[in-house]
Amino acid sequence: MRTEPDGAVEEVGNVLVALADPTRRRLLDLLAAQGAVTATTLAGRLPVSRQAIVKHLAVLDAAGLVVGSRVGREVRYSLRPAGLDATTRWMSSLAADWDRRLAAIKRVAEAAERDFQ
Amino acid sequence: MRTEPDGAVEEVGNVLVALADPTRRRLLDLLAAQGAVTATTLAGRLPVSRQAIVKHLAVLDAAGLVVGSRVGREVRYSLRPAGLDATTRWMSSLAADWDRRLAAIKRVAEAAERDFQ
DNA sequence: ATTGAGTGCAACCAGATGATTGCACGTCAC
DNA sequence: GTGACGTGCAATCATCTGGTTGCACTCAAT
Repeated sequence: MRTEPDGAVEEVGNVLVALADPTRRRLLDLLAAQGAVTATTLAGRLPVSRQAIVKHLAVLDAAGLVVGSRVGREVRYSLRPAGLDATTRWMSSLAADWDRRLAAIKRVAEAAERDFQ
Repeated sequence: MRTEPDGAVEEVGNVLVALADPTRRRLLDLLAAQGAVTATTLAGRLPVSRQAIVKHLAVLDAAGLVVGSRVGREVRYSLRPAGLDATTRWMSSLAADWDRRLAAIKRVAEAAERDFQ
């Protein structure tokens, strides 16, 4: 059974990779707090170079978590809340699935114990 | 404001790192499907060596997503559904937070536009 | 027109990571 | 006890990744 559109698996993978790095999570926090900000500004708030920030933003962009829009000579980045949706849903259904299976296994185990006695 | 117990941030980080790798996700799928399975068995289902599987299982274990229990000479691994809880909650509240902030920004923008005209 | 700020590109580097192989150590079965 | 199977440990390897620096380019402002 497939409930997600094609490519959703890859999309989720990209988001998980993006969120796996602590610097990128801090970056997202900063963007959540400050709105539309430039890479140079962000570099001022974190102990890494602007270029490192730019690379991280590229990863976040590839994951659909962030967009940059040009304003004159600068590029302002902001969050794309919808980018989290598919992954949040994936994780929730994963948890539900595990619980379901664990319950099934428990039932089987209890049934086996009953037969055994 | 802190709503999670201490160490929750690190815990979430571990889970995200664990889930970021596609082979580890496949491993979790196999465990969900087959229940308590040995590393050697899992190596038979995936195109990687047993040692690679063992390392992946170690990462999943460190993230609290999996436990192994010794049965004679073999070690059977199974899912730990609770390992997902904190991270699922983290992600949901992150999404909620983003939506909240985006709504606030939108309100400010509309107010500014009103003042402008 | 020149200056300065912000961006984009490329090369480079060290350490992490995913994966392999080889071998030694328990443990079950015959 | 001997052999076979499963595990654990260690060394090794190629690649990925997070980070740096240097330089060229664009655009705004004086």
